[in-house]
Amino acid sequence: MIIMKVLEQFEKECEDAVRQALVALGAPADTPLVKEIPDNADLAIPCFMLSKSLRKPPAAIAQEIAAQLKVPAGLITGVTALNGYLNFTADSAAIVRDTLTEITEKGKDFGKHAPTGLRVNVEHTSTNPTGPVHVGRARNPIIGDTLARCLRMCGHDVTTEYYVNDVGKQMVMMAWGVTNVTPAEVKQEIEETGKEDDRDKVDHRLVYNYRVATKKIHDDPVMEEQIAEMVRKFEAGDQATIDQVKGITEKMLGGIKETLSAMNVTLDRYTWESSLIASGAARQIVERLKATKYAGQAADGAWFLDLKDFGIHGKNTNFTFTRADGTTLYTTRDLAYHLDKFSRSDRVIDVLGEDQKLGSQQLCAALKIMSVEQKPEPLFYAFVALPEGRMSTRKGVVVYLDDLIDEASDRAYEEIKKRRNDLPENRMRAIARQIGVGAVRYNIVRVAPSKQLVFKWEEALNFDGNSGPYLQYVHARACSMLRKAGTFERDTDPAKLTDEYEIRLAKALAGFEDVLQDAGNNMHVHQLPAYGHKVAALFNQFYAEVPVLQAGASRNARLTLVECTKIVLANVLDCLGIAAPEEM
RNA sequence: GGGCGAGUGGCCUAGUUUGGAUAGAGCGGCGGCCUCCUAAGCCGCAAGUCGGGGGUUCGAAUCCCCUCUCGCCCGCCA
Repeated sequence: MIIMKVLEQFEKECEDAVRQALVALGAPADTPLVKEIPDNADLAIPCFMLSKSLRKPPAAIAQEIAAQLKVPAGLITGVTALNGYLNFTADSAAIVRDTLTEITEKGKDFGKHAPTGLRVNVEHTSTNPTGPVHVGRARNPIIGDTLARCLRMCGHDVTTEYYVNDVGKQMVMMAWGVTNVTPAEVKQEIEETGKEDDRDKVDHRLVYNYRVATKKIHDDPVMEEQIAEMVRKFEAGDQATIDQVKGITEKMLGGIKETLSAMNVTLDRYTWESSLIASGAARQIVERLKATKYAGQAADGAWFLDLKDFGIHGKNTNFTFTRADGTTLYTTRDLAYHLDKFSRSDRVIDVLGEDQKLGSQQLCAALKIMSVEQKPEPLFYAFVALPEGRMSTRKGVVVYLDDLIDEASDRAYEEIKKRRNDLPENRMRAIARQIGVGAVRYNIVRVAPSKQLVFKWEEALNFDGNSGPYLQYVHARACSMLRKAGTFERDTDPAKLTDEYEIRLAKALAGFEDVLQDAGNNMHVHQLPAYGHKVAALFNQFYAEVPVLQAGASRNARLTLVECTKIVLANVLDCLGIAAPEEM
């Protein structure tokens, strides 16, 4: 059953009707028509742009077209002319019936598109494993994971992956710090910063070693030489050094994975940067680039690409792809990585911090130079800053995601305790966790990625209004009603759902698939929480105004509407990576 | 110096791609609503020169030009 088409069909009927009338009035049949969905009608068509060709005021045109139309016809139940607009009303009974029928038939597959066969790759998170994930970069896994979930609902074959940076001075320093920094130095670092992080988690413990190492290197020539030596060995393929770095990277990554998992984020695949060196893939990129006419070599031997013809602006349009000693650079290896992703994907999306804009542009230019047809689609997000400024792992100016999750869960626990005395302790804890994570994820994904955000505890821990817990609450409410109702016979008879609250709610439910397409295919992830909030708010209004369990003849129909709302909200929450608790 | 992004009530945000009716929400504030299905809720009130200035248009938050503020970037770092 293809029900969602009711709205589409209605639109088409309106358009056809207006076109016919226009021809009768002497306008060309291909006149472009603007369609809107306002509050006071189901579809509106403004007539202002017709005024030129018909040489009449818009209001008169609207009047004349309205007079020409034969209504009701099909799904159109009414048309009025107002202020130069044609306002159409749809057969709400058909919409209500078809929407509820489809939702009850499809259940959790409601809104899901048929398989498209399109292979979509979403790279996200990919944070350097030098410390715990902090809130400044937390947008990445949350946006990336939400996007991947939406794309799956759009019917695509989605692979998510994390590009693990285990190459370079930064990670060498990390490894050096773990083996050489003493407990006394760690203690001193804690005293100096005045902040102790006593969480027993590998990434939280080892980040002190990294911080001490980055501080020491400035005034310790011996250490500086040791690091340089390790980097040289690493670049030369010394297995012991490579394994040492890789071992530490794995440990840190383990901690990061734990955090992600707590946020309901899991990735399908991890690609290690060092593997692109080992496989020779990075080397091949170098050879391919060298052979192009844009390649050049500096006096000391470093190779670069001149990108001035590719929209790269600034002081220096050269993009260096090998060091003087011939070793590869980050972006060179990233090129190899992208070629690998292209070989197994039809669409490649990179969720990146806004500091990667130039790098991404250079990468695309280099791909073009190599005559690679495919291009990654970057999705940039601005960093979340603290009121006192940008977050920094090295400086210790951070709020860790683990701490945010814990704080949110603790607050949620207090809220539950206030209103429920019937639940066992472990149940309250479990629900609190779901609500805490829901609040955090929702709060971050609700804002368009390009907006710069300042992190504030009171906003991140918001459980009211436009928040994750608000949606969860409505879901729990609906579940509670259904529990109390017991078994009932589904009823999609629109004659029993004529209240304005019921019709508005049903129409909102019908819009889920469109929102999913926009959130997924157009990467407008932040539309999803907005939609969820709208549905939840409409449900709460319905709930406040319309009795359900005591509804007499309409009881089953209203329960069906409650069940459908529950299904849609559960689907929305699932796409947001937020649990849908049955009670709270 | 240059490139890219952001600027919408006290705070935060949607809408900008594809120009249309009185610019939607939320938080905070003020005032109502639990003898009824979860009050993490509902209803109402106050609060907006859509950063500023030009322009295009019947019509601009939306398009064009100029300008101001903030963020990010302009390593042979990753």
